[in-house]
Amino acid sequence: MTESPLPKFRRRKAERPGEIVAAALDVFAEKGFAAARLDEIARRAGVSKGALYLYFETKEDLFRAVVHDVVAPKVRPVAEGAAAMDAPFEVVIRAALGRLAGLLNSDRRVGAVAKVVIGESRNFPELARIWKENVLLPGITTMTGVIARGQARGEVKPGDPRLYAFGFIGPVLVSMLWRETFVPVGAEPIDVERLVEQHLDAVLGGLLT
Amino acid sequence: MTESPLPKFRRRKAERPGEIVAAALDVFAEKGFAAARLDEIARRAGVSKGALYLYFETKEDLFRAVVHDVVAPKVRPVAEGAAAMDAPFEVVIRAALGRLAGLLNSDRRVGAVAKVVIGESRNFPELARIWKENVLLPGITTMTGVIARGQARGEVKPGDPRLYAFGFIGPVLVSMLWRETFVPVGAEPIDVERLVEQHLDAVLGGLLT
DNA sequence: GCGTAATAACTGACCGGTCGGTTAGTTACG
DNA sequence: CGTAACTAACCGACCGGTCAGTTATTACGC
Repeated sequence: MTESPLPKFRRRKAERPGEIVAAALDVFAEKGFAAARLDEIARRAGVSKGALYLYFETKEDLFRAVVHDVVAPKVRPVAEGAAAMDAPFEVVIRAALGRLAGLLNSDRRVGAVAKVVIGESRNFPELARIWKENVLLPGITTMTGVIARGQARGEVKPGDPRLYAFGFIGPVLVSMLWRETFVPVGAEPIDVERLVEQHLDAVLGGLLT
Repeated sequence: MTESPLPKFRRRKAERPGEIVAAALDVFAEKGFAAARLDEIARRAGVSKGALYLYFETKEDLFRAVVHDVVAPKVRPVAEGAAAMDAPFEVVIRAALGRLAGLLNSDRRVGAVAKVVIGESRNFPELARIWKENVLLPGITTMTGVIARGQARGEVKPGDPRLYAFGFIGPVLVSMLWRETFVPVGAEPIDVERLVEQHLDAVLGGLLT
């Protein structure tokens, strides 16, 4: 017999954090925060539970890394891309909501983690804070700016831009919550693309000057 | 010494279930489903944990009673009241959304339990089923009927009434989630009444024929 | 090159505390 | 008294976090 060529583990300091964060995103999206098991995250990342604590202080710290390193980089470009467009308001807002719907369709884990934040923020306020700072405020601020710019150009009726922003994105978010929460127990699915189109036709018909 | 005149407990078979359900609503609204402790529900209801199991089979069974006996009776009249109105569509929809906003403002536990359902449905699908059947389907069905009636009367543009329903209630629900989730960690509050007014002005301006 | 000592990445068993649900026994009350 | 409402102690399973020990890898002496 030659020596056993099968090491029990490898030392891969550089790759571990990314792999752990990726596994954590999957498990948090599937189970929520409290119900996510660190043993399972470790198993999926191919390490032992103890190794998690070499790279992250606590479970909340790991969640912060998930939002900061993976979720936020997916969401931010949606709003920023719209803000950077130099086009009539109607074109910009249609692009923005279309991209948002596309993102929520292409990676269901984003919506799933949003659900987690909503559902567990009372027991873990830190989750709400993390989400607010990394995802929500950048998105809302940019969106509000786009609407205000439309008003300054005389394209959009007067009114609180922030409330208009809720009017635009509310139905999209609710349709995502519907899909994640009630479709699995038999509710009729919603066609988000059509919802966005019909909603914008309705709102813009009344909102544009 | 005479005999101790202070009984350790009273036998109150008729009142117990209602008191337990009321306590359970409070605790579920505060902590969520998984994190709600049966000991605490029992304590607030003035009984021992064992007594809970004289009236309810499991924790999920208790949650079902909360939704069926307390939450649904608060929500159903909102939609049904609107459906029963014989008035122009604009009046009916304004009344419906106004009452919904009023309900969510007057008893925050309703919104809090909705959050619980959203956040924990993946781990406890039964919660979603209970909410869907007791709250959601009655509400959506009635709402869709109101919109379809408006279309039949020629007051509302053509289009899928169900998608319009999401367009109407989406912003209200999102503002409730915002209040429950992010205002406690420092986000700017929203004036729901104004949101409803401004949103309806915008949508109806484009939606009415 | 080649053994070997030093280092740190990593493992896995373990602990204290928690909680849904059970049940043996106690008490109110007709 | 009889009985059923009620209590309180209990159980088994679970899990975040810890840490003593193991092993891959590197540094170094020769």
